[in-house]
Amino acid sequence: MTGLNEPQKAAVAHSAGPLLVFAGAGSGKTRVITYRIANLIAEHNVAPHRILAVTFTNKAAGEMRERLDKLAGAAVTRDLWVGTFHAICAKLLRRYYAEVGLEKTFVIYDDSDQKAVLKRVMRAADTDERAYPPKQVLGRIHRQKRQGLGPADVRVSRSFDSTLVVLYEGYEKAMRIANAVDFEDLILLAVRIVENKESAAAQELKERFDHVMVDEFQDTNTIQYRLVRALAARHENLCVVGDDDQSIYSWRGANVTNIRGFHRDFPEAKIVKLEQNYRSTGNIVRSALAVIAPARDREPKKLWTAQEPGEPVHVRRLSSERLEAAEVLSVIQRSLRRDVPANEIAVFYRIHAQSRVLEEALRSEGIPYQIIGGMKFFERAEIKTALAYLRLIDNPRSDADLIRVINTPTRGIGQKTVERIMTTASARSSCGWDAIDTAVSELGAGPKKKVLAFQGLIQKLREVAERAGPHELITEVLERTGFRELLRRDDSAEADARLENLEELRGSILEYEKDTAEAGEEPNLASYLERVALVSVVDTMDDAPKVALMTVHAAKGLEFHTVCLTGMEEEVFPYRGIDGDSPEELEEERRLAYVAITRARTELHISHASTRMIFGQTRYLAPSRFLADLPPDATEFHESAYEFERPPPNRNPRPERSRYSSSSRPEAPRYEQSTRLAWRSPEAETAPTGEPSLAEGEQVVDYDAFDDIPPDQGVEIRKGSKVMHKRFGKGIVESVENDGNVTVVARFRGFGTRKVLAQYLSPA
DNA sequence: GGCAGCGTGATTTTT
DNA sequence: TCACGCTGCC
Repeated sequence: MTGLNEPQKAAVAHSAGPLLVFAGAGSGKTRVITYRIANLIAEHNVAPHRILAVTFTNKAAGEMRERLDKLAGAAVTRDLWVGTFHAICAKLLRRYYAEVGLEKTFVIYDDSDQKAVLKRVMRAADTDERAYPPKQVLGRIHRQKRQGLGPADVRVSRSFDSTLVVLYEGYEKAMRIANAVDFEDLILLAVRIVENKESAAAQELKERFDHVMVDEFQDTNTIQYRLVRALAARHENLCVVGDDDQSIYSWRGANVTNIRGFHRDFPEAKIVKLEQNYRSTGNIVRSALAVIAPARDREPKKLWTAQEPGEPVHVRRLSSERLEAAEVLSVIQRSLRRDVPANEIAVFYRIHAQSRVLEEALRSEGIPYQIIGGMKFFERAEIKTALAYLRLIDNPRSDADLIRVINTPTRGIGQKTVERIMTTASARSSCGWDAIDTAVSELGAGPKKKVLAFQGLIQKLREVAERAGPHELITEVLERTGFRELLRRDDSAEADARLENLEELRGSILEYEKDTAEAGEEPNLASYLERVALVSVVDTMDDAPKVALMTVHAAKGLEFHTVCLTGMEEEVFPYRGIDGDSPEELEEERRLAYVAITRARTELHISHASTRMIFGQTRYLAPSRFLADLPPDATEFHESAYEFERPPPNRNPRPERSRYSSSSRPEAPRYEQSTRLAWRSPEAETAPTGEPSLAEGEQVVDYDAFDDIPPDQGVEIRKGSKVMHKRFGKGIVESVENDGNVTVVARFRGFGTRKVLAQYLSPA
């Protein structure tokens, strides 16, 4: 236990009874967990296969296993149960499927599959999709599941009316017929098994684990917590690790009270707080603290660091998102010049839509990068189709897959025919596949022949699957179905890309086979499909020297030498949805900002653009309220891109930085301050617009790609500015006010003088 | 039955 | 801005 601080030691040494570890950002959490597991095995003779460790992503699971391999040896750690909630539950269900009415070959449906299922149910029930948008319906159903409520347990309320109950029932029925589960089912069904008092399986499961550990505990939801408690009930050796300040998934059901109220459920629990940050410089830690400090209801913690203050946190204001991208580019180039490896540099944004400009900027300079998340590989149409064949082969009951492939590539089986099959199926409460023989008798000779040919094709492929491994199977599938041929004949660039993607899919299968071989397991189709279904965004991140672009959510648990945090504007971060945001949501945005800041080890560059193109419209955006919370003496504010290129690095702080700080009226709402400060920028009116002065040897960023937008022009709103309003059209600003929100009085032709919110204006 | 074009609509964060 | 769905046409 050398090299651990006192609280870390305490957490590692604790070997019996409940334990709650509050692990501040960068406080060596993973280290503590791995040491603790190693310690249990080595010092307390706990058998590895009796330890369950739940992580947040597969990547985290893999890293934990790797570290443990080094600590205790692969032979020892091989039997450990390490994985995400979903992966662990899937594993349990592959074993106890019969307990909950599944077949062993059940498939996991992703969002689009689920939506397809629900839409069919809705159409059958004649439900108006406008009154009940499928996406929302699905969301509500999931919420019920996360509370552990099946269709029969739901209490009808305003947010869940009787129509929804009917749809929930139909959805569940369809999923079971298809022998399919959704993500929530994985957890819910596992809970059902463990909580079933009569079943032998439950007894077995409760006995199974001597120790249960949960990482990122602040992001567990109600049903996950229930599962963990049930699994740990017998031995009560439950160790949960997390940080309520980093709870950023409440929108998908995460319940912070799990961690904040842990002590109520386990009064005898030992509580350890890890508060020393080993990751970041002093300035970064102080900035993070300053941003999280105003949060309500947080468990008191004092994150500190022994490290030097380091470079100040840079905050830059740019006039547009394109200039922001150019700025990010120059920061990255500077870091690269200083030999920071590209994979130690990350660019964060609040929403994926922001990635595009950044990506273009990086590409224009040939900087290697990878985007984490966004449109995922496995969601591409050709990949989904190929996988659908595999899934149908493995699980013929999977209706969503049957419908997807029955006429892809086109084999003359039209919608009418498919409908016929599916109505026959639902009349008999069976799946489409089983209904084919009956349905076919009602079809004309032509369609009948085609459907039977398809049936024969799948049967043949099923025979292949029985004797061949997954990679052979995919080759056969692509050939025999004519899918590859279809793409080959099409000589468009698109088709080429699709063929390449299919090759990549084959590559992923080969990789899977290699992995299983290394783990000493048999590769099989079902486990490959499961793995594909449960990959998380960060799992796809590769270690190559590439700059990483990702959302802040995806960044949780990661760290980088240099971090560029972009889009720090009101509306964007904190993100404002359609119906404004509740205080709770705002709190979560604050925690999200805290997560973002604490990812940086050495350099943190925050930027905000005063205009940004959002959904095809250029809008004025005020700086994020979170910027006003940054400690003035740990941060350095830059007005424009050119400033940054000006040496020396440690010149005196510029006086105008106080514009951002909340010094004048501490009791005033921060939002008001930060917006007012930004919008009444005195410099803006007097700012020199000439060429920036450069010191010798200083490189100017290449703005070629951006030269249609001159820097620092047409950005400020002030008297005389020409603006555009969606309804009123062109107008001239008469005055700008700030009473919480920035409002503008402007004269519009045909509408006269109107007072409007600045956020609804764009430059004209 | 299939395709192309158009218009519409909406547009976080993800296992 | 873009993705999707619908409609109308071949």
